[in-house]
Amino acid sequence: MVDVDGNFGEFKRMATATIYDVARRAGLSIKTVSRVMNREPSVRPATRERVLEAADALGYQPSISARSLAGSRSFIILAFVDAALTIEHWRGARAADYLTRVQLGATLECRKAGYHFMIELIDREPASIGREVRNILGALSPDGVLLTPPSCDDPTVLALLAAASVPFVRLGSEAAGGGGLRLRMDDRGAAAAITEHLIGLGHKRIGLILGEAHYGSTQARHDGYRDSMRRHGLATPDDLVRPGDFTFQSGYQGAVSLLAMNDPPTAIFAGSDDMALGCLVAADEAGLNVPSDVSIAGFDASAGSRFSHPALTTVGHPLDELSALGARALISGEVKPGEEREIYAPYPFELIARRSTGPAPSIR
Amino acid sequence: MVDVDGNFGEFKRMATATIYDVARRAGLSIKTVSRVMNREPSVRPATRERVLEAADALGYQPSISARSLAGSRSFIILAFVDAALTIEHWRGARAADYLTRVQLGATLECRKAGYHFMIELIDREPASIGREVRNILGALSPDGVLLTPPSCDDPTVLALLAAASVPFVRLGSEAAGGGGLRLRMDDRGAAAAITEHLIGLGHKRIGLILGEAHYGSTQARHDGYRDSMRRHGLATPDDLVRPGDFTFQSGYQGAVSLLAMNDPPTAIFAGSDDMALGCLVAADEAGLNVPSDVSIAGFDASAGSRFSHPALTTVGHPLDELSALGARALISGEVKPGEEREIYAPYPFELIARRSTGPAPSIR
DNA sequence: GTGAAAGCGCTAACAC
DNA sequence: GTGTTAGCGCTTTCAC
Repeated sequence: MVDVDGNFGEFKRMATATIYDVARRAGLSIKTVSRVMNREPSVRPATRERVLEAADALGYQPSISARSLAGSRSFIILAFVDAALTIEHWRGARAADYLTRVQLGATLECRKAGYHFMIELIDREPASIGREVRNILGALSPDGVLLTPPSCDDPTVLALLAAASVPFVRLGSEAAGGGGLRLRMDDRGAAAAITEHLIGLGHKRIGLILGEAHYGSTQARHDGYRDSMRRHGLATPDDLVRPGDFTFQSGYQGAVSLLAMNDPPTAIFAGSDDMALGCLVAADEAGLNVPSDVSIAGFDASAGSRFSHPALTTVGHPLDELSALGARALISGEVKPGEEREIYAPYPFELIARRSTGPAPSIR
Repeated sequence: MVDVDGNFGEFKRMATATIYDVARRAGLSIKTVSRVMNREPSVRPATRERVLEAADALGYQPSISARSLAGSRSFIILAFVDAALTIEHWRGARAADYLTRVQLGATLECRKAGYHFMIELIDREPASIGREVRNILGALSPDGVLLTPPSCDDPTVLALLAAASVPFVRLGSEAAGGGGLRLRMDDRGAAAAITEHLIGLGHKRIGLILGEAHYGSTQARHDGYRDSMRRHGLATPDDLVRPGDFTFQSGYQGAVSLLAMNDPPTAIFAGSDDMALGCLVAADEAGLNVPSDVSIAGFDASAGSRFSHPALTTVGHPLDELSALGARALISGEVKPGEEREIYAPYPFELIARRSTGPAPSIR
């Protein structure tokens, strides 16, 4: 099917073609070949054609190592993610959604541009994080780094990246200062919109289950919830707000404790769809019907939210788009290393009202 | 917190230390430093100590590009995954589990050994797959490649890998021939065990929902199901076996069609937990109780299977362990490039009986 | 046990 | 518009 010399058995290493092979075959210098491969303008069309032909015939592909060593680009974009958090999420697939979507957006964008995307786990310990980041940067010399919470706000990481002159994008960071391009959605506004939706349905006691405390978005969603409640003169006593960590289990536990109250809320807003899915199960176990007894709303518009029973009211989080945007910015060189100014890129959000929310029981 | 020269503003590129810097500081030649970094034996302990000290003081990390260019190792392990399939799975997170677990095992193993793991998407088209694989190999020159279905059985991919002399591991391949190290679980035996479990509960009409046809494991699980049914003299008419693709949706559809039969099965064995989750919803919508009206069993022991309602009877798939094993074999050099012989590594499986399966209705 | 020199495949700076 | 030369930071080969 494909012409590869060497059948198994008498095995021979197929030497990969180098820039010299292409130059020889085209009857040109290696510099010209280099120019063509890098799409530099000053090459006559006919010459370019000859080079392309030779390269194609030889199946030539510039070596990333050589380019990276000689030049300024490595064609590698990295994502720094928290090791413990990521391993935990990967193990319990329920909350793996976040990184998966980051990976989706960045991988496709890199692939389009001939770049390669790679995930690097880094420990949270202040003692080791510096050495780790330095090692990774030294070993891979990436052209750009995508940072996710909580690493996106780690001063050591930010300082090392700046010192190494590596451009970076901070996904979901709420903390100004520290440089880089900050990309995030309007979590506060979106949370307010969800709360508003519930209030519009007649709910007055609305419970909130928070996400992982390390994420800036958790605070922002909390703020959005309070904004909206206050606007309508509704109370937000502390026992209506429960801790969580974005996982199904934490959502389940939060809902169990909320529904066990003497005066339980008639609606629960969970800071992630995974947690909302946990709420659904807790409500079911408590013998409560969703939405006639209690309304449940999530956050993220994850794939699972469409298939739950009932389908979840939620708000879309364009994480893959943000990630793609970030990768593109890194590749295009639009994010300057050591850039001082912060670019805040809000993104429109979309409220998706589905079956899991309905009129408050009292006015039914 | 960390000493990085250059505050923002008057920005200065922090030059990364090279092997020369270390050699100079230690008062030795670069060759000696190289020997220490590569753990070569012939270095006096005292000398080794001096090098290590200097390297540490300078925060020195050998450049992967330079090592890869000069030597024979690149410290990079790649996974080739089908582009269309992966993008689809990443989009609809319900079936993203497979790659996530491969990533978990391989990433951790590579990290331990100072290697880097990277996912490369490749198209399934015969026309482009050759060029793509060749380009990736030429650009990255990985030390080893992990292959997942369906790429693990693509003759073009296998031939190119062999020709380029890159060692590879085939995850979940049922097809002998083609070289490399083949790693998979005993899908056939596991499927037979699940079927056996259902038969033991008194079920006689047992429906099967198949996985993605491109996966060798799908055929193997189908075989295991038939093995067990035949052994007990039970019929397996074609309409008891429905197509699927590992996703929640396809499981839902399969169950809907199965339960709508004139003589519906009293138990359904789904080829993946995600599909079994879909079956649960379909049963619920049909007004059927699980397990008293119909039993549902899955496959994979995914994280979600523990939290469903009721919890799923399933069989564990040590995908992350297989992936880790594969990565380790690649790193250690235990998998020789161009190796002719196949190593078949079965793995013990574990049947996890939970609440979603129970006695057949007739004998209750 | 240690070191000097060559060269991996490419880009950068500067010719022409 | 195109070619020449000198490295990039390492490993390799071969001396010592």
